[in-house]
Amino acid sequence: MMDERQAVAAFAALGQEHRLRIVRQLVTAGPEGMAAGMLAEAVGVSGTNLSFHLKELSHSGLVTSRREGRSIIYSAAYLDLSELIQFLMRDCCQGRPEVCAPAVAALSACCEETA
Amino acid sequence: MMDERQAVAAFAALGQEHRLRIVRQLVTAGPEGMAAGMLAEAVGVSGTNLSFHLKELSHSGLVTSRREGRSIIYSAAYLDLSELIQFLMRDCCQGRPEVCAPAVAALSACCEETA
DNA sequence: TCAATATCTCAATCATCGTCGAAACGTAGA
DNA sequence: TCTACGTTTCGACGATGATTGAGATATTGA
Repeated sequence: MMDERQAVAAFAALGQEHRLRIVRQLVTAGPEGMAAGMLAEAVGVSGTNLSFHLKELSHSGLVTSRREGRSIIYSAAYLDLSELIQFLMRDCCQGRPEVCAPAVAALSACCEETA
Repeated sequence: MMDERQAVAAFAALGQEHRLRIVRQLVTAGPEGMAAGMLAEAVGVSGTNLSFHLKELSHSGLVTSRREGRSIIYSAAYLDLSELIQFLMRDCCQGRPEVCAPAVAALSACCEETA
């Protein structure tokens, strides 16, 4: 279960243009992930800079990495992302589901839009 | 619909201990919101500091305010929060709902835990 | 109008973050 | 082992952010 410190770190990591692009790119890429080099091109940052941001994101638990040959493949940490969302909305709306129903609907729709 | 700039601003706003506490406090408080003074006490910051953070949060669209007598009442912007979540998870997992099902389940559960 | 309460603005200070270039590291193939 | 490739580490600089205290603004009740 996510605690406040982790959540702050995760949100701070997402609160930066390039890092948010990186995470969204990886979320879109699916569980297989992407190599660092392709990510740098897709996001539009230098290799050095990407490395810095990926380190930050790894440390926040939002992305994971594995080596494949001479490339390093990064993927979105879907489970941690969902825990982050849950942390933010926990105990919401004082038992009035209609208040946060839009959030539930928005997230439910995310997997169907691409189908 | 939320764009990248807004999302970055919103996540950056949440990526700070006191601001995250403020938003979570307001999310828990429900649609009626809380007065600034009670928020300061609940979150544990000085009035000056709270004002600075609330301004930041208002500017990011995560909270709204209204005057009531000599108090100013702040509330969570539930709709903007849901759009933020949707922005992060848009086009996720390449059509494999099982990947982000945990996120959907986590958010759906948020309104039932307090019941 | 006066005093009291609630909240905000302003200016200054200190710490942290993002970016870059150069160099180092690990891996693959000849 | 040597070279090429992909990625990361290091040191430095400039920019942005958090916090504080004092003063300003707005509202209420006497």
